[in-house]
Amino acid sequence: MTKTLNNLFEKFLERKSLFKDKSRLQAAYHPQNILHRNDQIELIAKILAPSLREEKPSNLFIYGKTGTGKTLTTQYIANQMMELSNTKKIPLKIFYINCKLRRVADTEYRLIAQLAREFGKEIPPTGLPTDEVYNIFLKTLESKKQNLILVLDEIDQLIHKAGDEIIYNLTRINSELKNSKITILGISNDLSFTNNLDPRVKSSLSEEEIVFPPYNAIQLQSILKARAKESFNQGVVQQGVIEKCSAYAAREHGDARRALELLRVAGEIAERNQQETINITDIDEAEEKIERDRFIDIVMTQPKQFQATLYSIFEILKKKKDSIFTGEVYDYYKTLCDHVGLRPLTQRRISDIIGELDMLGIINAKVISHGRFGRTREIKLALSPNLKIKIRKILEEDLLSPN
DNA sequence: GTCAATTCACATGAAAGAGACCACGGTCTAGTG
DNA sequence: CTAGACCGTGGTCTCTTTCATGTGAATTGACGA
Repeated sequence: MTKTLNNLFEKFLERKSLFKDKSRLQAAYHPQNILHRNDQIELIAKILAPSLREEKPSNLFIYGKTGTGKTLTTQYIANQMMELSNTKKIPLKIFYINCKLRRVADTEYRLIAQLAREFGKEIPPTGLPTDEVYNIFLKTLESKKQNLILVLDEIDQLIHKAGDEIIYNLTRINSELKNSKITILGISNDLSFTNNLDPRVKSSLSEEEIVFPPYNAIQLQSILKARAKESFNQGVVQQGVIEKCSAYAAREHGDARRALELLRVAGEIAERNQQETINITDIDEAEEKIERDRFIDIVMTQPKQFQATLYSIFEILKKKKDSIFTGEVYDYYKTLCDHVGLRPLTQRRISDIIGELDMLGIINAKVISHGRFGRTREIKLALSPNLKIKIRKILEEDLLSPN
């Protein structure tokens, strides 16, 4: 047993890797120069430049689909500005905060606490009143006499969960500060969320607006080529591979992150199969694997109640070919809870859970009206048959196991 | 046949509760000098 | 006298329940042609 394992490792080491530097294809990597974003970089730089002269720049709102380089570009500019301000001793700070990260900055308290922490203050994760944290933050900011640019990535998530008063409060802070100013740079991939915003908040948030258009297939190709050159050994990537990756990603609103992931996973698959090169067919496999891993990961990390709901949907769909409705799911769910010793939730909650499963893309739930026979959600499964079997198995195991 | 009213089966919203986690300040207790 | 243990109070946060209101079209039934 150990012998074969040793053998395997040795073989692995002997083999030459396809990768020169895999990290260059990973999401965390920040390239030296950003392709096809010169206009946006220039625009943002112009808008933020006054802060280097210790004036307050306009608030800025950046919008663009996922994988269009919003975050990358702003971080790039922020780094440049920080470098400059460090060498020239300009009192400027730029905080980058991702509002989507759960348990980091997705509520008002946590956002302000995070800001105070960036200034080196110890703030407990809970226990203090929000006002108090505000005061701590304000005091330190005021004492440092600094201009602050606050980059709020995925700001739509924050506002969705915590309401728009936060932005209002943050902008209002400026009138209370004598020595410092706060500028908000909001990043979002969902433009429609501004529609339900308080008009005052909306206008103050988007004093300036920049849109990041999706990359087209040609642009994606040049991005991929540049990265592939850095990350793979020469001659590894076969003709047509890059083109296919970009075509796939361009089809999905020009998501560069996805294109890079596709290429990386294709590389990993090729390596595991002990191939010398990456073939076009590896990309199809990569696409499937990414999708599969994503769903399995989602399903496994869901709470029991979600799993029970999903399992109910599976079971009913097994008997009934076509679509099913909320009421049926709830009935089945209740008996299932009895079976596995779970405390059943109310229908109200299950309705929400079905909505969330829809958001996750595991099911398709469309609200339809049956006229006289009421209004309900029409539920369909959004998984390939192969994946369906796999996920069913996972659910079965998870539901029957204790805790 | 037409048209408005009715009706169903939930969807959707708002508010409030439960329970976990935590900080802070006050009080009690045991150990120390 | 003092450090540490141990409350009680008040705070946030997530998940959930409770109560209330909304909704789209099939059905119904009155009405007139």
